[in-house]
Amino acid sequence: MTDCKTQVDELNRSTSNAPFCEACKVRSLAVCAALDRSELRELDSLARRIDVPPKKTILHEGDEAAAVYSVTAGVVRIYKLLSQGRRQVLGFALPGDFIGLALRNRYGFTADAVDHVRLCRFDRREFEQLLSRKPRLLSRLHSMATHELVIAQDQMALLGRRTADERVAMFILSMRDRWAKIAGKSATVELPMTRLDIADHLGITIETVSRTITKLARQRLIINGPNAVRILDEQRFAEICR
Amino acid sequence: MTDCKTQVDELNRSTSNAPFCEACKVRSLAVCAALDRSELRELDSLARRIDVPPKKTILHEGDEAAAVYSVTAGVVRIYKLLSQGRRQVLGFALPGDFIGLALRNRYGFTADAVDHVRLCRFDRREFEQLLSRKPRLLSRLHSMATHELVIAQDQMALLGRRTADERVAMFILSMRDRWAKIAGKSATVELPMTRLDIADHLGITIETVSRTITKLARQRLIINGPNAVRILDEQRFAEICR
DNA sequence: CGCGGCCTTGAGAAATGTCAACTTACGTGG
DNA sequence: CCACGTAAGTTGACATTTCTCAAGGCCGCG
Repeated sequence: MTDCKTQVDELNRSTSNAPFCEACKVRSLAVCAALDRSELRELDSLARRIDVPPKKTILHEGDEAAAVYSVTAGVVRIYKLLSQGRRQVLGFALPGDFIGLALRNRYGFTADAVDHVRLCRFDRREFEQLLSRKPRLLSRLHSMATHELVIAQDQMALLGRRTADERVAMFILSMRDRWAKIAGKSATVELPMTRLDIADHLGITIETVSRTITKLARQRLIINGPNAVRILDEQRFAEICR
Repeated sequence: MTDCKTQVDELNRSTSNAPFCEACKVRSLAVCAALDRSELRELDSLARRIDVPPKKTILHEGDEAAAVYSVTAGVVRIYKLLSQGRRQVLGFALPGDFIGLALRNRYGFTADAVDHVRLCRFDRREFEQLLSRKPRLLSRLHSMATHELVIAQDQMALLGRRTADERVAMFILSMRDRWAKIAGKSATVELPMTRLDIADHLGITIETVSRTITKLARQRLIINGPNAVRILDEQRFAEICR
């Protein structure tokens, strides 16, 4: 089984010591893709690179929204807490993803690191000023927001009307496709988040996630490995998702 | 099924001499709020007023996205169809709402009229051209997209982690608040959509919606009327929603 | 080696779904 | 203006999926 996480780390190793966006390996995926060299330099001067260890909180629901972030390595879990310990994981931010698209004055969700995460942090005020001076950056941000909205709509359909089997299969497939854009296509899908994270994302329980994955494995659709699954039967797998 | 497109075009002709944007009652709520008088005139020249009778389709999932719309009167239901007759209602567009924020080349959802609907239709190409010339319009559209995203995230939490009682109560409250912005605050909440629409929006069945509303009425939290409910106990009602 | 976190599995419970009957509201045509 | 037909809404009885609670297994780490 190939280790996607390692791959991503390698991609970013160059970034860790190179302060400039120009060397960033996820640039073409991130907000930054909209900018030319001089603009990139400008954005660069606003960015602060941050390392976040596993499980550490990046930002907290209800706090004043002082910064926005672009993920350059690792996986971030984004969630809302409800009464009685209920939690909804809205999604997972992967390298290239932007955190802070759906912004008001206060954060509407909590974000914390699943594994070791590397971020570019932007002061919100500064970022918004840059935004007002760079229409192409605004346009890029808008198209990212639009994309997020499309994904959110798919997720609503999943949460509202899909069976547990469909939910789990669709989640695995969507993670496969997202990793493919970052690190290339692979039948092995890294799942660095816990079963509880997945459950809270899919609106089911940890036990149901576990049983469903076991069931998919018994049907020889996947192999269940540590922090990953391998898709064996593309075809039948895709059928579950329609 | 009849050819909706033809019918809509006919209706459009018959209402082409509708009043200018300046007289529009929902202008301050809609995209148009970002524009000054001369810009408004420009937008006006792109807009075609359209009347849509109840149940008629405005746009269809999978079709080429040729136009975007601003709702000026009535209620639009926006949904995705899944296999086996399952449906997820993503939301209801009220006067002032924009249809086509989450846009790719093809529509990602179907939209049709709940009651009698009036729209401003914009050719997508023309609208996008205007957008590239009017940064404030883009900025306004982006903030509307951001707002949609926040709402979508709340809806995910609702669909993923809320009980049927909470879902129904939250829906009624959200409709109350949305109508308040359009027509002023009132304890009576108009619900022009059917129980099936509500059920498919909340990820439950029509029977569960019905039972839950009956239950809320028995508890004297609401009065259940035709196409509306009246909220009797703000306090206890709000408590269910936290 | 043993501890703790995470995952899996099983058995019974609960919420919601399904199916079916019945009521109500409403518009049409006699 | 009434009678009828249809669509929408309500209610009840029973089915099913998923949840809850509980026990045990696996694995990395001190």
